[in-house]
Amino acid sequence: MHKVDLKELAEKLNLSISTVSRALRDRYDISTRTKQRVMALAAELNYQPNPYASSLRQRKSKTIGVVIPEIANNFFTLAINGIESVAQENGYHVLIYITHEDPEKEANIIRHIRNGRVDGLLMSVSGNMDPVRDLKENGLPLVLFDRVSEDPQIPSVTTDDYQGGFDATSHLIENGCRNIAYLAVSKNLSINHKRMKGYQDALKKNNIPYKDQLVINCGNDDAENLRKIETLLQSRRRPDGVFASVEKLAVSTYEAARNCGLEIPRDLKLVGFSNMAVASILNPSLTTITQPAYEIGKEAASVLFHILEQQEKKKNEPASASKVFRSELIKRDSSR
Amino acid sequence: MHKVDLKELAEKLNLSISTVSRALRDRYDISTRTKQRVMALAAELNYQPNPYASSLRQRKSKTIGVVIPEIANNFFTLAINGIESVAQENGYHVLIYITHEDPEKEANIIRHIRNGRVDGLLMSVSGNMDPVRDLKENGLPLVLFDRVSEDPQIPSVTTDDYQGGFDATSHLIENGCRNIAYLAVSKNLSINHKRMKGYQDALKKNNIPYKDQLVINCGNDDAENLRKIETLLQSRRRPDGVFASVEKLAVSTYEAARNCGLEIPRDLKLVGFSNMAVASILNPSLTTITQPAYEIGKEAASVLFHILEQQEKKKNEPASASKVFRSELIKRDSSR
DNA sequence: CTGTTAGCGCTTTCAG
DNA sequence: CTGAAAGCGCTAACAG
Repeated sequence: MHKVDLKELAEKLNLSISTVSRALRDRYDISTRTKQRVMALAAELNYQPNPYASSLRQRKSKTIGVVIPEIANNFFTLAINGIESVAQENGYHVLIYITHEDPEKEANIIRHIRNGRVDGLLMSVSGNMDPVRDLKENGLPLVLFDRVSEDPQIPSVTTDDYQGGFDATSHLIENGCRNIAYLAVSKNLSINHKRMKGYQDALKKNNIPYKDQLVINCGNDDAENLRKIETLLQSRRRPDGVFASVEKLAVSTYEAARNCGLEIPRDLKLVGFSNMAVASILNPSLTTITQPAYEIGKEAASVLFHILEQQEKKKNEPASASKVFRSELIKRDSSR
Repeated sequence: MHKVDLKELAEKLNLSISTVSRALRDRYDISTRTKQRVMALAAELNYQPNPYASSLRQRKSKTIGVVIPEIANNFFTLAINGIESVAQENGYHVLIYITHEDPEKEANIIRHIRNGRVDGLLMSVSGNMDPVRDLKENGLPLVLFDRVSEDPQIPSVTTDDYQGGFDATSHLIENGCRNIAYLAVSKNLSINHKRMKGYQDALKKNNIPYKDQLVINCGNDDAENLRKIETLLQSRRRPDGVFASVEKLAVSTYEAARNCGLEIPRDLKLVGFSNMAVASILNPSLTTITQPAYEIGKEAASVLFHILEQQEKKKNEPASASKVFRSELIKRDSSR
């Protein structure tokens, strides 16, 4: 099928290309009558501007990139939803990149994206921050969400991970737990530090000694994680409460408990970070710390678009605000 | 930060722009020595080609689009995962568009995408097929997945929805149900027709009369769906089995059952299409019809890239094969 | 209010 | 093996 371009419109209308171009973009210096004629023909011939030509010329792509560690995860899924809705409102397109928690892949993606393909980037970092900082220095507008840098230079949107960890642990303590395990995600993630600090402080506040053996460092290997948790649950001094720092570890704990013949919450209390909207429907005994994922996505995207606008106006204020959302403790087991 | 382009490389190397360009793309007609020099400097200066310039020139974008009705759904999430992995392998970028089940939004997206922004499109259709057919006629390579057209002209990748519906219903019958309800998604979707046909045929094969009252037409309004299901479960002749044609309806049935004081599977058996990997961990009583979502995504993307390759070679064979995957019945409640 | 002209950065003939 | 030149489709001075 044949593609219409400005040239064709111009010829058919006996106008110059630039007049047509301006008319289509509704510029002030074109007569109403001409605008109407141009618009009409454009609609009739179903003219669609070539995005690459205008991106090349204007040096902007009307596209943002989203880099996330995984997508089969309810937090990121909801966040993308929020991001996409804001992007659509602003007439932007969304490129998705998944790192599969692989720092090398992440670095690759970052390298390949420094070429103007996107006007801005939203990231939830899985690996090293160095390439990310490079990006930033490259001048690409960047907003981190969820998994952020400790570095205050880069605007970021998160939940209050410390508070979430504190709330989760406090909830277990209130329900009688005294021997609470913490299941950690990939050790050097900031979310892990903060959630763990919340855990530790809640223990301290309640005069419960912190024990190293109760912190289980989990990783990317789900089978391995499951084994570690089973070992924990089978040990002579098994915990009476578990705080899972991420969704999949909460699920694994469920599985491990069943494999060990334990029932939640009868034998073992569990609270975990999770954004499975349906989780508590499927299993009313679940208690979760739920992040406002959709809102976080929306907010992160909004911040990015704000930066892009600022930049448009050449107002070069760094604009490095960080926003923190409160996560919510959702209990369903209180009735039992 | 300053951006390096071919011109800069050329000047620094005392070569012409075109030589540099060819060297970088490892063309046969450039001396090894020159190639090395060029590559070295490019790496040193961290040269990244401008994708819009080359897209404009070559009339292809190395980008595919994915249009889906929603993303907070495990089927699509997993499918995207599969799509993205194949895309990355092929050096393609992935643009995501979410229609939120809104046919108007879908039509908009389709209109705005006819401009060369993507080299090909993967779609799971929520609305009318007409704009989709237009696209196809426009010459944009297109592969449908999951929600496809009845139209055999367009290559598509699906699960065997008929068989899934048949299996689900048969499973309920085998477990003693005689009064089985079917919860339908948006009436005019092909997946709905096929799943329902499987339901009807399974009933017929077992000499169970089909009853219109047992088919509940659900829509986009979750609260409304929940009410409809509750009404069903409270009616004098309430069903002893429910087949939910999509994930969210299965979840709603759970919720409705609880609200009505019914226990699954004691008072009511339930089978639903679902791709929640964790569902059966959270609730071992769940029985689901599970689609190989990740594989479907990969396959759909592979078919698309195949078409793109064919096209490259100017072999204009229409290549309209359709692939159908078998979905799997996963029972956990057999032990009870 | 409209047209002419000069690129954006890259690829690709066509000549040497 | 390398260079010069044209042009992808669009936008943005600059002139009138």
